[in-house]
Amino acid sequence: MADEKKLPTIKEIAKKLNISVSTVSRALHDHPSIGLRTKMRVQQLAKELNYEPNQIAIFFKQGKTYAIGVVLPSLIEEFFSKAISGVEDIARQNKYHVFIGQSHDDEEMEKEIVSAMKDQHVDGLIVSLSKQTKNYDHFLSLKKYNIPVVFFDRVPALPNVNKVSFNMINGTKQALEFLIEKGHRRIGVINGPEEMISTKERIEAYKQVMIKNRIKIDMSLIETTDLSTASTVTAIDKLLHLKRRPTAVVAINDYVALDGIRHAKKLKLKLNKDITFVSYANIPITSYLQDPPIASVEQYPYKQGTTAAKILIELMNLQGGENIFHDVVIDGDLVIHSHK
Amino acid sequence: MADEKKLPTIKEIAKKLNISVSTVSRALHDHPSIGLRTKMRVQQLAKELNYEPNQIAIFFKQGKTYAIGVVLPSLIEEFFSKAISGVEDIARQNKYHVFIGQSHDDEEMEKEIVSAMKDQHVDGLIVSLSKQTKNYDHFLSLKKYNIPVVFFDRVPALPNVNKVSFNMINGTKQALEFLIEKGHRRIGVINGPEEMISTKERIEAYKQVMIKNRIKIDMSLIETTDLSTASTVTAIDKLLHLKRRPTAVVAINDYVALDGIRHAKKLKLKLNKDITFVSYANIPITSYLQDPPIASVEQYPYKQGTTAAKILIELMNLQGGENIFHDVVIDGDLVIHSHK
DNA sequence: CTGTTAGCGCTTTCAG
DNA sequence: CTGAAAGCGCTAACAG
Repeated sequence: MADEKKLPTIKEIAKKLNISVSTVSRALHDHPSIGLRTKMRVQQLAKELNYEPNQIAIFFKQGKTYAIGVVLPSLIEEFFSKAISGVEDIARQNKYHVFIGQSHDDEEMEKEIVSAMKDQHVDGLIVSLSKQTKNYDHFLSLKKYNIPVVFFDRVPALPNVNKVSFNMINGTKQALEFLIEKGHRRIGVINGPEEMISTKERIEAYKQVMIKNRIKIDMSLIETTDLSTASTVTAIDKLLHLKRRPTAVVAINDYVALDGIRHAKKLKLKLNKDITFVSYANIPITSYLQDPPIASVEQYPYKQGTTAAKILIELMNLQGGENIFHDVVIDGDLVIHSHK
Repeated sequence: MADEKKLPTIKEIAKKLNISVSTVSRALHDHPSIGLRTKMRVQQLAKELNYEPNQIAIFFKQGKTYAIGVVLPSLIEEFFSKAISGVEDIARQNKYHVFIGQSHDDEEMEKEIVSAMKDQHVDGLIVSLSKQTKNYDHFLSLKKYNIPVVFFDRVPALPNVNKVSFNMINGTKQALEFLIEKGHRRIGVINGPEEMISTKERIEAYKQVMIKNRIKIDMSLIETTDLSTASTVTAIDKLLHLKRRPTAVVAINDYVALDGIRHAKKLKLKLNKDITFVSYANIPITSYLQDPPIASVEQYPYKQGTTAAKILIELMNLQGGENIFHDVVIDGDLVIHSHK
């Protein structure tokens, strides 16, 4: 079928009405200097022809796409999909569209995505770093293109970047205080990869709380995992085989906690008696779990998303010369699931 | 800082080298008819200046964006995020980028997203319908713009559309046969909203299997849920209070099954003894669950994604006149989690 | 092998 | 109030 008609353009409207394209353009935009009569005629005909402006042409002309890119490790983690919803909501309110790219925690992928987004001329970028990323050049070089970047959650260890980060220290302190209040004195930690800032922050918080509560700091209680089950099992196994076993463990996230819990059970430890788990929230269906952690630190992903988006939009609305960097910190809160 | 320099264009390269823009353009594209010497000079200078083609200009010029849009109900469901990974992988192989939009099962949102994507001039669309969507005009009208659409999983009840759908009948039959083989005779179904094709298909499968196994069909064993916990509880409660209670239930998805399981336990029924659950897979962490369904129908989201993407890419490569519609059906398989 | 030129659709000065 | 024309960056048909 000959449905291959070209889309109508202002040029055609102009021709049909025997007026100039500029008049049409202005009429379509309700420009004040256009006579009511012509304006009506134009808008009328535009409607009849189903005219719709060619956005690409407009982007091209204006050098702006009204699109923002979001780069993050994985959509499958609830934390990130909630964060995206936050970004989307703010974006929509401001007439921006959202591009999403998953790095799958691979630095190369991340570079590719950023480059693709730059090619698509997104007006700005919101990023949560891949676990692997050591080098930030692909982000820093965006300055050249006047594409502002706001990081969230997994932010780079750099000054002079815009970021929304989660205050691990605060949440971790709450978690530890909660455990101490329940009488725990030997508290283990399953921490994340060393590159992540949050890993250091947890240690920092740990030390502070222990000192405050006059508990001797024992670094052998702190293990790390690369987040894989195997690595987590190794870590928890070490902890549980210490001469003086911890009675509680703070795990870097729910999945890690679950792996830890499972392994503890395998070792015939009684949950919430021999060993108690607390973690950082990122699991959707805790309520259906057999042995969930008894408490977790809520990290407010939606809020992180909206906050990052608001900052980005502010930046995009700037001329682009300012050298002020936003550094927002979101506090966590301990959510207690069970008082067993 | 005066970092506000404009990006280099072929025009500048041309001027600096005292050659024409077309030569530059051709040299940059390794056009055969350009002298090696000039080609080198151009490419050399381009590198020095950090020249990068303005994609937007190219899109504009070529009327093609190399972007495909994906519209789906929610990213948070693992089913969809896996499907997206499938789409992304195929897209990347074919040099396409992926736009994602979440309808949150709202028809209005869906319309907005589609319209936004059309404005962004995506070259094609992959869609899984919102639960609410009754009217498909916003998709059908895309034909005018030569934007092909491929639906997957939640596909419209229309002829002449491209779709990748899941064969509910097949998977459901397997699930029912599995239960019958285990000796169940009264098998309940918690089905989905009536608008969804899959709902009808489950009933169809149910009837077929019952007839084949000479079991009397009892429609009171079939309840529906809108997928909310409340609605599911109502449904399962009805089933479990039937005069002759079912000994097994097939639930439309894992979440529904979990709600059902919980309610059954509340009613003091012994799981896998008084009542057995089977469902359709969509939960990430079944292995940590206390009482998972004993089997679920795998729906191969990744494969649905790749399949839809492949079809779309084929369609986009066509001139656009063909009236052949792709209708691929993916078969499910029952995955048995436990033999209790 | 290379240059000239038109043009994609739109906005926006600058002139009437 | 309206029109003419330039130009965004790039490609490609046409002409040498």
